[in-house]
Amino acid sequence: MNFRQLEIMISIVRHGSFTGAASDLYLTQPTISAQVDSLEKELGVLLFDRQPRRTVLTEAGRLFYPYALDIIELRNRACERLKHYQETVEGTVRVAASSTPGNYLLPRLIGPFAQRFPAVSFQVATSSTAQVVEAIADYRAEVGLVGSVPAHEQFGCLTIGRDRMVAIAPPNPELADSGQVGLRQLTESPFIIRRPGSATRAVLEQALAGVGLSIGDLRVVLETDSLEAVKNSVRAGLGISVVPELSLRGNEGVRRLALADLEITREFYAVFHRRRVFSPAVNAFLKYLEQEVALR
Amino acid sequence: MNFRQLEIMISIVRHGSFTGAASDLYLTQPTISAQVDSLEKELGVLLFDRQPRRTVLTEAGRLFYPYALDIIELRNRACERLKHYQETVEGTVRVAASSTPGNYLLPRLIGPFAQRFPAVSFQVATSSTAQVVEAIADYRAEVGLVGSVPAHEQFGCLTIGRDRMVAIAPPNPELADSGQVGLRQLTESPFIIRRPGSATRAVLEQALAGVGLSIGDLRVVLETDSLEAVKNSVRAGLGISVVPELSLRGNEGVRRLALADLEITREFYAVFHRRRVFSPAVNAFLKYLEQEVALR
DNA sequence: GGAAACAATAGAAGATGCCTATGCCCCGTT
DNA sequence: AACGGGGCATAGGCATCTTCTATTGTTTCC
Repeated sequence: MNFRQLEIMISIVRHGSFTGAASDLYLTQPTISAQVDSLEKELGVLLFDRQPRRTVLTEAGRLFYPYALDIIELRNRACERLKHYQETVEGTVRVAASSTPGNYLLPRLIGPFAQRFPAVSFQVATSSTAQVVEAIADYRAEVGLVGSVPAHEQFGCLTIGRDRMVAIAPPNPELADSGQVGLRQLTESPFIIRRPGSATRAVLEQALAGVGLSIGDLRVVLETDSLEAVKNSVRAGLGISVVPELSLRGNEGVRRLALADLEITREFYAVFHRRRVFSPAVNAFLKYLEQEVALR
Repeated sequence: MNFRQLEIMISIVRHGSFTGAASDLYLTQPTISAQVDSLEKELGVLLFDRQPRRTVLTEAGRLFYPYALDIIELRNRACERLKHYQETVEGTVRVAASSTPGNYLLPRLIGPFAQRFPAVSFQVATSSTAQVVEAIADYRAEVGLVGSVPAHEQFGCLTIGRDRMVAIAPPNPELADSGQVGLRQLTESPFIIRRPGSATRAVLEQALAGVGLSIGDLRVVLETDSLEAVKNSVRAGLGISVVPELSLRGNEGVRRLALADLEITREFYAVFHRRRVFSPAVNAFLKYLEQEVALR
């Protein structure tokens, strides 16, 4: 049994003759005969009663006919569904992001994209960089936003943003009143810091190591998960901190100071499975990132 | 797209690999690759994501997969339905019969058949011989029971019964008291007759013509559609009549008399479309008629 | 570095689909 | 009664498709 045979059967029923079906389907009458024969032989029943002057369904044919209609209908719907799928950019893009790019970078990226593709929605899961990479590897997300390039060759990678770390201090100039923060203030002022595991903290540690310092040299008064909590604590006068400039939209009620002896910049990357087959929505988003966001 | 490709797709999903599907379907792995390739090319989307160590559906594949399942399921059900159809003798046999065979012969025929094939039911339409033949020709009935052989070559024909016409008279021997009815009583006694169009009447007319008589020579006191009415009228003493012996099950409250100068016998026939394709139920009934009922 | 697992590719043999040409049958016409 | 036309079946040939074997390429695991 094949689809062509079912189409032939349907056309015969509609036209009432083999000859009519042949011209309808741009086939010859012997082809129709052969296909019907073959189908009847396979099914073990006669489907058509070849009377002179008219060809009608047998009882078995009447039994089989609705199945033929349904099967062809289903096939056509399946094709339509796939055609629609590849022609329309819609659906969900699952993004796994570490906290800084997820919270501060992604929202700005989604805006212009969403305007062009309003039918695409995003699901964002914020987690550590390692978990982001794992989510990409395990197909739990299509796009990952992280602050470091994953080592593995299987991942594609786009640089989608650059950020500088800045020092922030409480609004009253009790601490760090010079418009910049030097290494001295950094080690002597009360310091608020993210907890280990965050990329922000890792970057800071790395930069400190570059000038011969470590976290142990800081006067840490608060260690917290949340970057927002860091900023709020600084605003409340608890101490100073070093945060991604990206996370400071307005003045946030803190004084923003340059880091005098330390230039800490980092890049953010969109990572994705290099060989994975993506939906049109994901492809559109990656293309957007590559063509209109990516640096270099 | 063909059924084989859908089966291959389903098997790949179930086994998680091309190789697994190949051994499952008794094909080789290159065949699987080629078929998947061909299907993907036709649909214009990739259905499988060939990752090392695992082959999984793409989003498009997940969209298409339920259709594939449904189509295969539907095809299997269609085959099952036809297999069941041809293996089981059940359903309806539509019989068109003229009145005598329909009323008196058919019930005896159906009995033994129904015992063997309890799932077969009968729909009987009683009408004139001409209408019976028309019903067979127009596929409104599969089997016709008539008292004369239809001329056309397209009809098959089985002799399924033989009948003699007998005279009947009222129980009181006022009329026809001799145990037989001669031509004299036939023309002189009050006579009850079926209306024109019935085969019983046609046979009678033909027999009378054979001895140089016609209906006009009879003293007709009642002309009726119904053979039962004829018999009831005779029982009531209205007159005598000539009826098929077949229609007299018991004594019916009338005296059954031989026809002295007239031997009227006739045969009943089952007719059917010679080239029509019948259901197993009809085939079984025709076979039964041919092998266990038919004369000669 | 090598073996194992899995998919892709190449080339050949067989099956299938479709064609043209022709035959058969029934029916209506002359 | 012979003829012609409509409709399906049959026969033979060609192109395509399907499937095979053999091999290559890639990734992963030991």
